[in-house]
Amino acid sequence: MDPDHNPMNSASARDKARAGAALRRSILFRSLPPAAIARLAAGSTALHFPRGAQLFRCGERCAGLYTVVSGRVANSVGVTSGPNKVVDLTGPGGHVGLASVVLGANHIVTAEALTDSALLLTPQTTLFECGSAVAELWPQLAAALSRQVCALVADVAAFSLNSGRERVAHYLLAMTTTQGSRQCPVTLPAKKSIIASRLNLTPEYFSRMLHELIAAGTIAVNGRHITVLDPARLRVPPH
Amino acid sequence: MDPDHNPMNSASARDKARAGAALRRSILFRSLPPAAIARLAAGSTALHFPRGAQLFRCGERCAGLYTVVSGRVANSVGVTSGPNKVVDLTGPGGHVGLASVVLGANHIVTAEALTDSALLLTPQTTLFECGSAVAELWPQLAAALSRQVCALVADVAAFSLNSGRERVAHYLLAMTTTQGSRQCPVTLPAKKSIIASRLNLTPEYFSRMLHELIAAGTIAVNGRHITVLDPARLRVPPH
DNA sequence: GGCGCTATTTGATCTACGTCAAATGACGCC
DNA sequence: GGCGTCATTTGACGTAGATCAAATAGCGCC
Repeated sequence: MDPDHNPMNSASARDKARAGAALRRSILFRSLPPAAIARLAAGSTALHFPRGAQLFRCGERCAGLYTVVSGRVANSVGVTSGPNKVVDLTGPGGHVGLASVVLGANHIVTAEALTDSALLLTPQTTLFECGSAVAELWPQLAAALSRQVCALVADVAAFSLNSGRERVAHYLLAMTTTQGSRQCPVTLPAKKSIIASRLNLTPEYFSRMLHELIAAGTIAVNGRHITVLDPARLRVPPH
Repeated sequence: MDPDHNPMNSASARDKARAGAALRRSILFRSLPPAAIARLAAGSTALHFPRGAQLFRCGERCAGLYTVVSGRVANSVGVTSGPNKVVDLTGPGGHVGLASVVLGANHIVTAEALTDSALLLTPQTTLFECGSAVAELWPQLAAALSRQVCALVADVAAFSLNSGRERVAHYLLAMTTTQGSRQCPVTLPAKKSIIASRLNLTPEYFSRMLHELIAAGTIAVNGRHITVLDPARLRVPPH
């Protein structure tokens, strides 16, 4: 498989070092001691998925925890093939399949690479062994899951309490505060139809809301790049 | 405070025993060793809330983890006082505020007792100390949070993918499999307007859906008691 | 630069569900 | 047993957002 047959050959050692570096940059593991990272890296395998490939499908056995090294992954629910309703978008440093690994249960969402993506797959056994050895790991897992619960509750709240226009406005506002500095254009993390699904809107209606905001002079849109001209106006209800 | 001033008086010892028994019946702690339960019980305080009282409000500091001993608690999001959008209903053995204690963050929902309720409050420090001492605790916390994530994802999926009628049907179906044996009437865990909110419907529309199912001969309703006459028909789409 | 593909937009129309208002029923309390 | 309060139902009507269909715009590729 590897041209160099030495088990401690430089290529695989380099791979593990790379894996460790990626894990050290991930949300879940960044605060762990180096020894724990090395142990996780040793048990993980690097994977690459081309754009459009599915990491796994809803109902399948969970192979482990995925850490996004580069690229972008969409988690969606609903019927087979092609993102149906996008629940979550994960970028570099994020994780996919956490709840399923912890429970050792089958996947509850389908994950698809939106762009060519490099990932690390850490099997449950590696994760759990590391959890027994390193006191900090389980609290980190619990914290990450808690954040996910908060995010989902916020989503449910938004879907039931806010109008489509409000959800779009809030999403853009959240993007300007996370991504990039003030007044420079932010970039949507995926094509508009994916964002629309994430916000529980049809592409058509999302487009209309965007153009309504453009007409009001609140934002400017150039393809996937959006400039927020008047953050204050985004915060208030329709009118 | 207590008529008997002996610190190891029988009344408080009895209280702690009662607390331990309640914790042993809870989802989160039932599999823990007795010593861990005793330690948690020792650090917990029993609380009683009358019907309608709020345990806490969205945004407030998190006092700890609540375990429902008896009664029923609704978690809701949205504006102040009076359940706005009910996210979750918790009964005996369930827990409230888990994600917030784990993160040490403010509450993201408002919790209200729907009936007179007995609860145990376990402060974060007690929980974390027990977590350091008992290896099984953190995995249990993570598992409970993972289940919550799964439930919320299922909710989001239902809200975006299913019609109101389907959500009602699915809810009734889920109740018959959890609660009680086949063909005997199941009881709604709260008044209909609360269930409606839980399902993202107005009370009016929920009522209409119920009566549509009655008209189709699929269910029979007597106040809060519902008999599923034809489970097969509940599973299929409107027609 | 033209071609074929997919993404986005625009317009017209439809409908599931919400809103408002009033009637009815259920239940505890004097 | 009557009465006040609150929960549920019923009816009439309004609308946010979906759907369908067709036009347009990007964009990679030969």
